[in-house]
Amino acid sequence: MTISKNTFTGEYSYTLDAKGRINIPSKFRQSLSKENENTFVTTRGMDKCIWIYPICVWQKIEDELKKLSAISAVNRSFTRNTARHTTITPFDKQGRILLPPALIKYAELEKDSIIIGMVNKIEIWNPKKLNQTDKENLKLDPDAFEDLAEKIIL
Amino acid sequence: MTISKNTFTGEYSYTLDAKGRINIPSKFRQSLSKENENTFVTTRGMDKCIWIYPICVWQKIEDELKKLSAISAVNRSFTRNTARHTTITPFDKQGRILLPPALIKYAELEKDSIIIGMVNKIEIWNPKKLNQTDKENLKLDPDAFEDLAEKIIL
DNA sequence: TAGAATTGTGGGTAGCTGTGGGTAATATTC
DNA sequence: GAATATTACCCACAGCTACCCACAATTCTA
Repeated sequence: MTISKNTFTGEYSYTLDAKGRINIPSKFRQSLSKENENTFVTTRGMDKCIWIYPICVWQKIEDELKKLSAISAVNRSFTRNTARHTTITPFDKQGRILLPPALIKYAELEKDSIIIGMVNKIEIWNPKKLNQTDKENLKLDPDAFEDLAEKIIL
Repeated sequence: MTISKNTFTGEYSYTLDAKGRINIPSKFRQSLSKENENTFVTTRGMDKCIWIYPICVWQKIEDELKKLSAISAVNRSFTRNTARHTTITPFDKQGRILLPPALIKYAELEKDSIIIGMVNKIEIWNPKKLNQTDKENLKLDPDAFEDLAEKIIL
């Protein structure tokens, strides 16, 4: 068994600089497989955060989107809102990616940011928004969590 | 018959050093199967302690998490809460792993620590917290223990 | 029982990582 | 086409981490 590539875990505190650049934790960069050529895909998260995918993972998602029938208005809306905010972003020699201003605005990022490994993707948060979301999530159905926990955690 | 791999039992007293490193008992390391590549996974315990898994155990959890669609808010929240406290940590030539500061803080670890083999995982405790938890657990429902007795024969 | 090997603990250091800033090339505006 | 803004790329550097070595204590072995 080799440790799986393109898989991210852990929580890190990083700073978004004046130019809109943010460092991707070295561990995450090392986890990237070579085929990704030092490049990530940034897009809107479904929560108030930015989602970052390795390109090869993103490509699979694109394939799924292609399969959705365009007859359904829901599908069209979902595809549009997913695709329109997506940008391909290589990282520089220091390991930073440049975040598009629209995404920074959407996630309301300020200087101090939290980066979370979400297994197949990475999230970037404003710590205040993350806190807020954590609290709101307490209201989600506890039974659903129980079911998941029983299925997944050993 | 040899005792099964990736199985841990016993209680040990070890020291967490100034750099946040702690030794994993040699017996536990020897019990690790080769596929784990000298690597453990650290995460938050459900009690005030740190849980350590062989990486192959975590990989099963990881695979399950990868199957969850991020369209569901419950799935997102569950994945986040599972992944954010989890770090993959190989051990050095001396057999020590580096504990993430956030976990040390969570478990309130100080210099002297207790390491407990919990069959499929390892726990690291601050001895004071362990004592406290032991006492609290005396109050647990005796009927629940009776139920357990029906499932597991000692 | 003496020697050898292993184990747990501490510490030093080279190289890497995260952060800020500069500059030249490119694009945009008037 | 000149002036200005934007972008891509480069360098600097402090702080940290991964890796190495040292050594005492313990366990193993012949």
